[in-house]
Amino acid sequence: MSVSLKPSEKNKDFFLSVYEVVRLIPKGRVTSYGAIANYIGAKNGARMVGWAMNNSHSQEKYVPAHRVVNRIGMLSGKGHFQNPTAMQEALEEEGHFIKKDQIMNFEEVFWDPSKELEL
DNA sequence: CTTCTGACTGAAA
DNA sequence: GTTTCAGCCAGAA
Repeated sequence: MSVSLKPSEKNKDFFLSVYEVVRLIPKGRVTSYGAIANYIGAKNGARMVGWAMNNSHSQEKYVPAHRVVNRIGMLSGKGHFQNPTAMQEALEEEGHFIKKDQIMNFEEVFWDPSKELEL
């Protein structure tokens, strides 16, 4: 295990918030790192969301990271899954159609927590 | 301490 | 229209 570092206590809340929002993503919907970051308050912390996803493996509870993609709907994080195809298969199983690591009709399935999920 | 990298994004060329 | 650059925060070497 190379990456065995956990988030600092200070950022722990940020990480947990990310996981919480990700779990709230309805089935058949997806969101972007920036949308989550914006909802939490770190609108410029999209990369931190990605970092949180990397730590999601350390979480006891499962985090549907496959529902989180970049702003264009590309499976940028597929390489971090158990298998490079796990993310695509998981999405297809939820009714999505992926083409070349990119979600078709992404705008239709996009789920913005700051809009769909009220404060 | 300095430097680089990254599951990103927005703007500029 | 595509491609490149810079900004952003946190962690690793």
